[in-house]
Amino acid sequence: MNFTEKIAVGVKAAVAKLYDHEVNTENVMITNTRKDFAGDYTVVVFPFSKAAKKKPVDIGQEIGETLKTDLDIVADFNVVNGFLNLSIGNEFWLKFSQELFKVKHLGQAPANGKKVMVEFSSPNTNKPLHLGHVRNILLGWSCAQILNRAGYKVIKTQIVNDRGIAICKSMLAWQKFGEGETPTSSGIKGDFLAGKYYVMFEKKFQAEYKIWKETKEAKALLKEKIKKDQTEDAFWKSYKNTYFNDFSGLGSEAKEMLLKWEDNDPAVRQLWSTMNSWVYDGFEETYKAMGVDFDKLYYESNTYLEGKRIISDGLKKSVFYKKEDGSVWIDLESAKMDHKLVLRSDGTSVYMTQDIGTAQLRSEDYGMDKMVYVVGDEQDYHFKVLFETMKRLGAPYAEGLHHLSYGMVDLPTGKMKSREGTVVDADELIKEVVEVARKNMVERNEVTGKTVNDIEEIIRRIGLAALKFFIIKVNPKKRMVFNPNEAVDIQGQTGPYIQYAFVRAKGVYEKAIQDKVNLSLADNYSTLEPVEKELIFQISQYPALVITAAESYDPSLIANYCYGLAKAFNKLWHEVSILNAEQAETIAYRVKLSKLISETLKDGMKLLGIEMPDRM
RNA sequence: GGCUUUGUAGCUCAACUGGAUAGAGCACUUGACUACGAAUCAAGAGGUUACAGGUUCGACUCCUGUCAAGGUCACCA
Repeated sequence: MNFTEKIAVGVKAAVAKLYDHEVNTENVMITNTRKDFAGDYTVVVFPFSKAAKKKPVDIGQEIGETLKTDLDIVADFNVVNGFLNLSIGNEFWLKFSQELFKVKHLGQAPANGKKVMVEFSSPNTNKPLHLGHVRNILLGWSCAQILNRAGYKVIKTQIVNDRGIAICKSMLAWQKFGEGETPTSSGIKGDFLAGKYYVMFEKKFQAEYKIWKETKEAKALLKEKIKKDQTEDAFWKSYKNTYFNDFSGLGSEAKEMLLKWEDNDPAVRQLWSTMNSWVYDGFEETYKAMGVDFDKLYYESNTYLEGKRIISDGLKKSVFYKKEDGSVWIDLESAKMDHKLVLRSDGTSVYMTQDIGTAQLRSEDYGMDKMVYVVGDEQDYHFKVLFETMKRLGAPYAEGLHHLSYGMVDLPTGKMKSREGTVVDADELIKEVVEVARKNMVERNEVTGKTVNDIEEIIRRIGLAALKFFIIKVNPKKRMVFNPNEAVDIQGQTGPYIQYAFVRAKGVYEKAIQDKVNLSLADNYSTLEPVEKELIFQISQYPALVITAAESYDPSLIANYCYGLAKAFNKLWHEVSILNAEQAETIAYRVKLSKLISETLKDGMKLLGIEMPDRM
């Protein structure tokens, strides 16, 4: 039982004894005492004033006195307004810390026997990964690690959007204008090569559109269809899709290709698998650079038909209904949503159909209890509908479905727009942060006695830590501004700051081992400085924090925690001497404390997908 | 327009889910290294928590309204 629990029980007993009033221990409000007041924990006594019929100050005084005599851990107390500040005796902090030193893997919850699947990244195969994917990937990866630490068995997955009209566009452009270019022949990374032809299609299409706009046919159409208050430009913009479908030569070629693909045309399928394999090689490189991997991939091309079976089952059970034109819908008005199409009138599947099918497939493969989708907040409604639909279909895991929704990443100049070329590409970004880390390392020129390979790895870890921490520290649901200059900062609230604290803490421990410090003397330590107590306190919070982060699917909690812990350790470093302390038991105690801190920092950062360097 | 998310220091973010005088970092000013590594620490300045009401012992947090920014309302994904 930890201190807060003991206090809660004590307060419950005190209130019963003093005021003959029952309170639930969960309702006893206990917070950490603010720095400006004396004490460790604070009990808020306002809620008892009704039952006690006394002033909060008096209640605090009475409960405080009772706790001081009845609870051994309470050494002292003071009352400010309705706040009862309790001080825990040093001997209990010391005893508590000795227990912490013995814990094998602090923060690792015992296995709970449950499986959770985490879907993240899920790119389209027609362009490279960009900054938006980076946030997605970091969130997904981190969430997977945190759930694992919280006791779940985790399966990391993605749904690869490898089919559809967009992919056909890049295929068509390559076929028409590519002249056989390959990643090998051009030296262009596969995903960028596919992206190049996707962009090329768009350009050629726009050129074609522009010429067409000057035809008589188009001008007549404009006259007929343009709305009042609409500029010509706005009209043509809104008309683009119709043009693509009804008039465009390139458009009909692309659509024809899609039909052939669905018909399993060998030539088209061949081209498709070739170009996709280029893209996968490119993605793999990016994932590797980011330090992430997946346990299982699902491809849309394999799952897009799967949903149909479930739809027809659902039709029989009247979960869905059919309109006269043959299209299938679900009525979600009773859940305060709309009617939603789940199957087109021509019998082909839509996005929703696929997601229903994929969920089912995954359940058959893994029988997961929970499923987390890491997808941007523009799809909030889609997932609301999907989850409600799965519930009505009676999926056993329906209650465990969760959409980890996150806000878009903006640049200081505004939104990222692929058409305006303001997209920050993932590979380039990673390269850039590593370069900044290298520049800093060179300036300092401090790592010695290491091979070039070691130094390269250290630089890589520092650069990535800066980037990853900058993104992951922000609460997922908030839109965030990504300023490239700040992302590579290595001072203050940053990844490298935490790495630095880690290197210090670990370094001290290693030196102590080298110097053959007798660590068992730590048991005799009895003074305990405030900074030390603060550290013990913070470390003790870690396991509960991991659970909270898992329950709320929020890695930013871990990030902010790690920063706080690193900060507290840096403070200790400056305030007291560790290896040069006067008493042998003080040295031993602080070395043990440093070791625990380094382990906790390393573990916390690992949950964020950030690796620690040995030296910096 | 309906629904929905966000709005906190000049900038980037916190605030233990309703608790004390709203905290950090960056930038700015000042101080601390022939070192258990200064990628650090200490101090200063910086706020009507978008605005207006309400709920109560107590509101950045909950409710109502207004304003601003984003998202979404496709037989697109």
